[in-house]
Amino acid sequence: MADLGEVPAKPKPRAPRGIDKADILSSAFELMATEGENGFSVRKLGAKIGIDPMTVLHHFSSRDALLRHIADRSLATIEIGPPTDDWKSDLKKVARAYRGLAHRYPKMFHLHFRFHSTGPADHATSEVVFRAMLNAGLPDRDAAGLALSFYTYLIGFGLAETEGLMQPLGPDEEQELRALDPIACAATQRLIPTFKTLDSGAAFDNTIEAFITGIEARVAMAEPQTAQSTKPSAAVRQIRP
Amino acid sequence: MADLGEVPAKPKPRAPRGIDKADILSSAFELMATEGENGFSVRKLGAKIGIDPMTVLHHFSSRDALLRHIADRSLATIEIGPPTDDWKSDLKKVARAYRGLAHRYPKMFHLHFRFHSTGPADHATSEVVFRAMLNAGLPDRDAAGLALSFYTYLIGFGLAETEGLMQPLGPDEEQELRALDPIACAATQRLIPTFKTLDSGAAFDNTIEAFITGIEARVAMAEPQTAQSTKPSAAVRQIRP
DNA sequence: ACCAATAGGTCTACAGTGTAGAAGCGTCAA
DNA sequence: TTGACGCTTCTACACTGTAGACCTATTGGT
Repeated sequence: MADLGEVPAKPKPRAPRGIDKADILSSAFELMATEGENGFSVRKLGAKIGIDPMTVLHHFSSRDALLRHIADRSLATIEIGPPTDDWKSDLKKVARAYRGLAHRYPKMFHLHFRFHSTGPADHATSEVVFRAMLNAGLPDRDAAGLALSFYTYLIGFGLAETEGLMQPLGPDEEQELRALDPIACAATQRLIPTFKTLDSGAAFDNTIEAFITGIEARVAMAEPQTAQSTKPSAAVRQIRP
Repeated sequence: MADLGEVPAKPKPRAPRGIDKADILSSAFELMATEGENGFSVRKLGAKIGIDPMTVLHHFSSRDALLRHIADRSLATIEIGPPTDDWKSDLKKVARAYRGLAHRYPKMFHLHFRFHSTGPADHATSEVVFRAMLNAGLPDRDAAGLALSFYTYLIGFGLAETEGLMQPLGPDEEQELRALDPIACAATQRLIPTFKTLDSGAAFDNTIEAFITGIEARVAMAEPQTAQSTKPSAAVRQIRP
């Protein structure tokens, strides 16, 4: 019964012609969202949607290219409005959006580090940040660097949260900290109770707040002649003179 | 000539007993530093030092455990002194150290996101940050959160630099930006020349500076009764009351 | 001196992975 | 009808991490 090997092994009813990139991408996105990168493989994906793995690679030239598209798609889910005159709230808006993105898709957020500048959604978001920095009154040089640095923080924080670096202290880690030299690591041990109830959202907000304050101070320092704050609408109009 | 198969295929002169974990780790570190994670495998490592791949796994229980040790070792190369009374320069010192680490070992810096709190070197460093935050005059709650957030930024920025996110704009990317809608992405396009000569070091320094200024402002806000800056030495003594 | 235990090193094998290259098949244009 | 082309599948290759059995040199106990 085991060896009636003649059977052509059922030629696997060829998938209907209409398999579209979009369908594959959707399934891939779903698989990635639930399984994470380690649990993701083109073979699993093929099995999930009932097509040959190589079909996937025919539409997306490589696994990496597919991951890039997945990152794209996740970025497209963030919806921040157009830039406003209020650069501070614009920065906060973008910050919230990125943190939300990390929480929504924790298993794939790290892709934004690997594939930077993935597509149009990216540009729409970064435009808001760039404009905010210019509107704050920073010279181009500083604006560009601080904007990218701001981005870096957003992605880094999101990654830290999703990778567990920002989680409240667990019992094992507490043990480890308590075992440290109480003199050399006095501050560490003093903060143990605080780590146990760490509010990462507050940490995030406070950091953004501090950063914004720092930028304000920098601008004020650079323009000592005008004690008053610069008028943001003027700065907006100043773009592309 | 091809088929004198009787030969016992030379039983591969068993490696001397003295293969130590430290030697394996050193080679692993080297391999990781030069090849990066993608080019790293226990089989390659085994081949490199002339031992069976499984010997590696006998000393380090898994590939991941080995990577953790590698991360440990790289962290151990940062050498910041003990905390001082000057919390601002302490923070800058740690920041410099981490950026230096990223530059020194760009192919393995990302491990610090995967394996947080890898060992004693880690604690020595974070103690400096925690103490700095407390010395700044922040309440424990804020100090803990802002310290971790600060860390997050350091690792995130290092990763961004090593992954190319902070590189000066290349010709292809410039093309992509120039193709954008000049009205919707006015700020982006205005900053193009600046991106081409981006000074990531300045961006880093400026961000740290802004962050520190923001923390100062926060502390000053919380203690409006004393217009003068708090005496740091008092704050240091205040630890562990 | 012997024997047994043990720890270090190796071998084999298994279940995966990404993907190149060829082959099969359906549809459309000439 | 013929040809071409494009989507799908098959097969195969070179890898990967690692479990489990095996082999052997050293060590400790008697």
